[in-house]
Amino acid sequence: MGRVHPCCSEEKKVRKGLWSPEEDERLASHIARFGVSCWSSIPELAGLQRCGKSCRLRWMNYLRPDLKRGRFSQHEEDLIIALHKALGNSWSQIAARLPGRSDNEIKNFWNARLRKKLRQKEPSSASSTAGSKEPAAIRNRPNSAEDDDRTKPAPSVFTPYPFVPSPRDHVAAAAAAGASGASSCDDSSAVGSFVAGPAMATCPAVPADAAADRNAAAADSGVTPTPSLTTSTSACTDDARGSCDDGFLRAMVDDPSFLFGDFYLDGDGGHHGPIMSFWEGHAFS
DNA sequence: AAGATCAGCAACCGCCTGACC
DNA sequence: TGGTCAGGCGGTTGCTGATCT
Repeated sequence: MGRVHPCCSEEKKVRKGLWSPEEDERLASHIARFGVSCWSSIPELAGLQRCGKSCRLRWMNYLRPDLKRGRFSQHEEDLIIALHKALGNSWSQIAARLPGRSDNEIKNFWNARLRKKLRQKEPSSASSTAGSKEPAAIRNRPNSAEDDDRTKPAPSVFTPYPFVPSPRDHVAAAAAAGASGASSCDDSSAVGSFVAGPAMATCPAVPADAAADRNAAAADSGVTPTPSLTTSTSACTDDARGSCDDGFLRAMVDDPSFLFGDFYLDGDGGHHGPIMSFWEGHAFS
């Protein structure tokens, strides 16, 4: 309890605070070349004066090549609200269902914007002027996501990020499906193997055109292309996007067991793609 | 122009869990 | 079977830049 990690102890001189570009470069190139086998050994191997936890955090939240960064789209925002309603503060589980977003990013987004937003929508304050009560500092902000999310398209570059269940997801999924899943060892290796691509084998179905884009992008970066799976259990079309999302989100919130499955936003930052459970994904791989 | 305020974000901290011995 | 270790997670803090007064 509260044990200090050996790698973070005072005895070893470890740097703290913001990462320098050089440190980023060292870490990224090391992981690109060797992957991740053991975080605690990475600082030494990469020539960094950081603790393993810090390296992991930096990689997961910032350096990972599949992070899309940039503003959250309206659909992502809706999804986060729905998922939070169903899952609570399980940021990692929410992040697992939002490709290209880290749990930290989602957590920050929630704490900074959505919680406030939802509070404003509550009956007491919803009485009319929640918006007008907002400080001018917020109202006038030109880059207010409130405006941008609806007008700006989400980042067009989107590298596929397969849903790699966390150990806790495995437990939950196994409990729900009565199946034996991959061990947690697979998870740790998945982080490192992401660069090389094998984890893609568990990637669920994606729309054919999106898959083609992703594969092209993957080919550019030398990553093994995602297997093209076109099976879809969603009847959603671009035309029916709005109503489809409504029903989709409602179903998701109404039926928490639904969340043991998986779903994706497509690469255009738009609507969700097909739904396919992690286990189905395994069946296809 | 300068200080105050605020939002966004990166990173740290403490704790929990599973694997290993 | 219990202890130790490492990975992972959620909560929180502190810094930075933008905006307002």
